[in-house]
Amino acid sequence: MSLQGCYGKYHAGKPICSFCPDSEACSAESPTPEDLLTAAVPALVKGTLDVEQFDLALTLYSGQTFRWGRDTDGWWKGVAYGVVVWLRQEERQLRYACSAASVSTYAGSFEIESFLRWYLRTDEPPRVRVPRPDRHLRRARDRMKGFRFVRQEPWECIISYILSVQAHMGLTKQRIQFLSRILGREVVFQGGRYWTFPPVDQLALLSEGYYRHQKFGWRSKFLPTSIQYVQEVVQSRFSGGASRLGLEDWRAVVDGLLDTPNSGIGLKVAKCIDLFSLDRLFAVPVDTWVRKMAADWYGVEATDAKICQWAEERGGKLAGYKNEYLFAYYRELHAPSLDDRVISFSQSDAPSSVLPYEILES
DNA sequence: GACCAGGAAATGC
DNA sequence: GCATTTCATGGT
Repeated sequence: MSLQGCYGKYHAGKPICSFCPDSEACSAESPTPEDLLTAAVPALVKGTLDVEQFDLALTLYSGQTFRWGRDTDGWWKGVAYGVVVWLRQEERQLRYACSAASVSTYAGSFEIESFLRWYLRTDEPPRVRVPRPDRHLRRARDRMKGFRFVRQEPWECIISYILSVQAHMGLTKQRIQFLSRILGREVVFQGGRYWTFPPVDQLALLSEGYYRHQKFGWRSKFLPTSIQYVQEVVQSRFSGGASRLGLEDWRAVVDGLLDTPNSGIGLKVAKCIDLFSLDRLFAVPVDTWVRKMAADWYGVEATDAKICQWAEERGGKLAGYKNEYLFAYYRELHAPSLDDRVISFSQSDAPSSVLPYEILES
C-alpha cells in the first residue's frame, strides 16, 4: 500500500499538500452533509455510570490528553481506542454515549462500561498521603480532588508527546487531529465527524519531507525514526499482524526509544508516556512549570534529571499524582492569562476560555 | 520584534 | 557531567 501524491480528504477549506496534483479533486470528494446522512451509522450505546470521588472535568481538562474537548452543549467529546465517546458528569452520575458496545485494548477486550471504568480509572482513586508540613501539596491535592490519569493508548501517546515538544497544546492538538484526518478511520457519530488515530502502518507511509511540508518543524525528523522503530517491533513480534502488543511490550518499546538516537524521546517525553499510558504512576515529567514550581516552593534548583529523581524518590509509588497536583495548582496560580488555559471544542476545534470548573447551564 | 511554548540533540567546557 | 546552543513554528 502506498500513497500517491494526495494524502487524503482534509477539507477545512484548503488542500493538504500544495504539490498534490489532485488536491482540488480530492477536496471535492470530501463528504457533503447529505453524504453523512446516508453513511453507515455506528452503534449508539448510551448509559449511566455511578462514580465516587471522580471529577470528569479535572480529569479531561488537565492537559494529559490531546483528543478531548468540551462542546458548547456541555458534553465532553473524544476519541479513544477507536471509539467515539461522549461524557458528561452530573454529580455522582456519569452519562455516556459511545459509538461501539465493546472496545479492544492492549489489555484485552472490554464491554463499554468496563472499558470506561478502566480508561477513566473511576474506581481507582489514588490514596495520596501528604507529609504534615507540606502545605503546598496538601492544598494542591484538595484542589485536584477527583482527578485521574486516564489510560491512553500507548501508540497514540508516543506520537502525541513527540509532537508536543516545545509547542503549545493547541497546536499539538491540531497536528494530531490532522494526522487522524488524513490517515485515520472516519466515524460519523451523532451528526459529527470523528477520526480515529492512525495505526502504525499508516503513519509509516509519511516521510520527514511531508511532515516538514506540513510545518511540523524540527519534530519532522524524529517521527519517522520512532515510527519505524515501533513498526519493526510489531513486525518482528507478529508476522501476521493479527495480534497486538501488551503493556509490557509497550514499556519495552518506550524504554528502547529513550535509548534510540533521534527518536525525539528524551527524559521528559518518556516520563509523560510512562505516566499517561503505561501505568507507571510513579513517573514525574519535569517541564518548565515543574522546574519553576520545584525552585519556588521547595528550593530545588538542579538539572531536570536531578529534579525528576528528587521528586520520584520523595513521592514514592504515586509520585506522578503528587507532581500533577502541584503542577496544575502552580500553573493555575501563575499562568500569565486565561488564554493559556483554553480548551477546544471537539467539533469545531475553536478555542474557548470557558473553564471546566464552571457549571454549564443547558 | 522580542520572547516563550509541558524539550531533545549536538556541542563546548 | 553540566551548561550552552541549535533546531521550526506559531502565538502573545
